[in-house]
Amino acid sequence: MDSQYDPAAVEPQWLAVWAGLQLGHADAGSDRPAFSMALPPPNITGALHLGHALNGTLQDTLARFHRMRGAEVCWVPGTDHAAIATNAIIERQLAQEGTSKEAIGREAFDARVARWYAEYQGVIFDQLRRLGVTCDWPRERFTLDEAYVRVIRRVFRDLFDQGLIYRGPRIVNWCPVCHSAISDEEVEYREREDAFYYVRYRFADGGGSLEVATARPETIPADVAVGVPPDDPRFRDAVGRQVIEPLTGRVIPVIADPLVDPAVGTGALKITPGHATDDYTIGARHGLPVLTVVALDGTMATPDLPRLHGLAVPAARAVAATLLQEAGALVRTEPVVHQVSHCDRSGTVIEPLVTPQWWVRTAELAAPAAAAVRRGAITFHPSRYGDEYLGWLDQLQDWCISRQIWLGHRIPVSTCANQHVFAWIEEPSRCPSCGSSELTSDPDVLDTWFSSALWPFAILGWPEDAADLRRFYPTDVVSTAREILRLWVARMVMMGLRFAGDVPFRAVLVHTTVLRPDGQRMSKSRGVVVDPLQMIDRYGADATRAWAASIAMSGQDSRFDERRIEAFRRFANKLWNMTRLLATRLPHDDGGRIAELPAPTPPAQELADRWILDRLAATVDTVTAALLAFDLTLAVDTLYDFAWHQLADWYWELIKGRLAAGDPAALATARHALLSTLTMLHPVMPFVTDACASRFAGVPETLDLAPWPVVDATMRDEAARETMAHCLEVTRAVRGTEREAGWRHRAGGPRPRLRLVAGPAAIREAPGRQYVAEMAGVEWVDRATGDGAHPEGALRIVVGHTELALWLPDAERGPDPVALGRELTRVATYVADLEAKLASPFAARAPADVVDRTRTKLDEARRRARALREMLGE
RNA sequence: GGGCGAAUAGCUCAGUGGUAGAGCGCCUCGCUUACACCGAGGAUGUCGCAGGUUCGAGCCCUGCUUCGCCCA
Repeated sequence: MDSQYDPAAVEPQWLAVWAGLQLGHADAGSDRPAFSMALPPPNITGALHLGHALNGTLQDTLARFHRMRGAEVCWVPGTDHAAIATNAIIERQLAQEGTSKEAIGREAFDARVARWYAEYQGVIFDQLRRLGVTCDWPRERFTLDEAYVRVIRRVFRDLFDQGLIYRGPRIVNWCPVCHSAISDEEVEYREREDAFYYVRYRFADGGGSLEVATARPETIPADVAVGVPPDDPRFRDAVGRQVIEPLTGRVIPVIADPLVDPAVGTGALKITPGHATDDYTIGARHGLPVLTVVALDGTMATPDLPRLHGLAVPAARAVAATLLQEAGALVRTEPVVHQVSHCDRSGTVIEPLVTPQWWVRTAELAAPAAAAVRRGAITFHPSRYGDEYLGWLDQLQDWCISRQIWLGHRIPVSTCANQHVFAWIEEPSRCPSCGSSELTSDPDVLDTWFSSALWPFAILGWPEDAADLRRFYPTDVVSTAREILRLWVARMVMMGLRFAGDVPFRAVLVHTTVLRPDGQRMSKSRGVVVDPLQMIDRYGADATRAWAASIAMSGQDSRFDERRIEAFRRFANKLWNMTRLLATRLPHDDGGRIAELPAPTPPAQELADRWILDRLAATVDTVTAALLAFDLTLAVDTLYDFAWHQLADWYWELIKGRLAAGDPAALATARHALLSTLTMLHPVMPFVTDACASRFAGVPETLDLAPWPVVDATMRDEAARETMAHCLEVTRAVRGTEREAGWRHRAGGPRPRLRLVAGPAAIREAPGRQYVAEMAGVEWVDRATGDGAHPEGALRIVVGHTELALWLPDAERGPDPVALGRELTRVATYVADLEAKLASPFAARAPADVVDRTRTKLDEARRRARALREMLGE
């Protein structure tokens, strides 16, 4: 074994082993309990980023953990065609080449798309593989696969036939660049500084005018009313009268509606149902017409106003202001900062437009989806996201599912010559109602989230009565990012309940979002994404995974800090070298592997063994419970601490002598403790743990096939824990005192002498006495009677009830008075605090054990203070 | 405007009622035959601010400040 762990040399070999063993393969026919997950299908819009790596790690950790606990784990991978995003990418490419999709035609466009998918699907899966995830690759799905298309059409047809899908003109979020409607959830509000135009609308009957504030004067020709708040004294006389729209001179009514905010602008709002969402609502309420002056391409369609006609909206706004000024209707403008809706794909300002679209009636779907969470059929982690989900379902609007782009699933609807409209699974050649063969199919495609919503049951074989579906649905966990809770998670629940007859998953994990080191969000457009492969190349897949796991379920954000990945690279190296130590001490079999030894059978004889087995048992307990509760942070922290700060720092040192002497108990215990640790770390750090464990005989080909450690009650040993804890504390105190006195250990040099003045059996007797001598590098100089006499000229050490005298070989070496004084101040303050506490109502009111503990602490602190004073000669 | 989250060591973060922890960084030492991707020791915190509950608050409650996210 090399003295350093080299991830790059080790990882490919284990990827091959796992692939050969088909670790990810799920057998629907096995009789093990099922554990299943659907990988949130990444969009094929490019390579994966750290967030994907984090999510992959989180799921793979759970998959491996449950497999080791005996579950039949089914984890289905796949990708999403991400219609709008990919469409935009391809169109942008075409534009850069000086052409367009219209110029090259459908067929060539489709070919470009297919080429894109083929390339990036490969990239994405390669990235996930390098991370070591154990998906069931042969079950891989793509949302454009033929079978998937049939599922989508089946769901669409059922919803259509049940009257839950309808087509109709409504106001939608129109993106002039994508040239498509987008759903409410794809709109992003950004703060913008614009002008607020105060415009005068004269009353048609001649008596005065109303002042209206608007950020969109160019849409004035589409005004159909002026709205004011109901019962507002400022406008009481205006309601019911008519005003003249100042650009084209049309006469429109003044209406009162509660949606008008009295605090915005003048309190009066121009009502433009064709170009504003709220106005559309108000217009519908008052039976007002819808006028349109902005076309689908974002330019003005106002033949009656030639100076505006054909202009893009921003330009038209300035011209409209000029026109108003010329008409004497512009009172003033003032700057305003407001939230403006943008398309989250293209970044364009959304143009609310009334167009015919397909809609899902959500009320009937949302109610059961909310009920499922309320009755606990689905739990959210962290739980607050459940509230967010419920709040959203509560005020859910109908869902616009049609998109006016080329890429995606066609809306499976045709209309015949006799205007029969019907949905289909296989596109028919005749109308099922009248037999007409003159059919027109719908030109739109489906919202990508419509297909994503079906993911958990579509990938398991629905609508057939598939074995996978029966065995692995509902899935156990979906792990996802915060921002697609609505877009994806809620819709999966709605669809799953409706079509698969049960919730799609029992738990929703919302993982941390990785931020840039400066706290900004990572964004591809700003070119600051970190490539997970770069981290894997630099630190190894295990370090990358351990970092991801350690933050995955912590706060809502986490700043990216490469130093934390680096720390786990060191940890991998530590594991490697712990294995190396045993490899050089333990006997080997013929194949050069560390020979098999029976696991230690508690109770062990040696204190150190009893202690480490106790610590191991506690670790197994904590880690198992943490992983079952999705607390990866605690699991990783606990294992890190145990492996490094208990096993390596203390136990390995304690038993070095016994290992060299071939002590069977030490060999067996060390082997057992290390293998147990590697086993528990395997779900998080699969490569290095397998690389280490494979050095041992009697271990499965991969730890993934090893059983998860279980706690044996006989391993718990409170006495050993307390005794060892005291020995370690004494050791640390002796080392600390030596250093503070300025004394240094030298190889082969003289050793300090230590005399026990007073102390408990733990330190008075073997083996505690020997442990301290070895670990602190000192020699005892008495018979350990602890007669309580304080020798002159020695350094005094007080730890709990143990008092020691220490002589350093260099007689000149005395205590450092500065350090002692500092320590004395600290201890004296502590003593005073405890005395005050015990003199307060605390003594009477606090639980007896807490008071007792405090008295003990005070007693110990006083001893320490006395020792310090004596050394200072006070 | 409403909701949610965060504020703890120089930095990145753990810590859900009983003398504050980790990793990195910093300072002193040590190439002691597993590991210098190491080991030993050390310094560093009015736990955002102000009240309250409690014998006792980083932790629970209220208000405030700053930052971030979501929604309107």
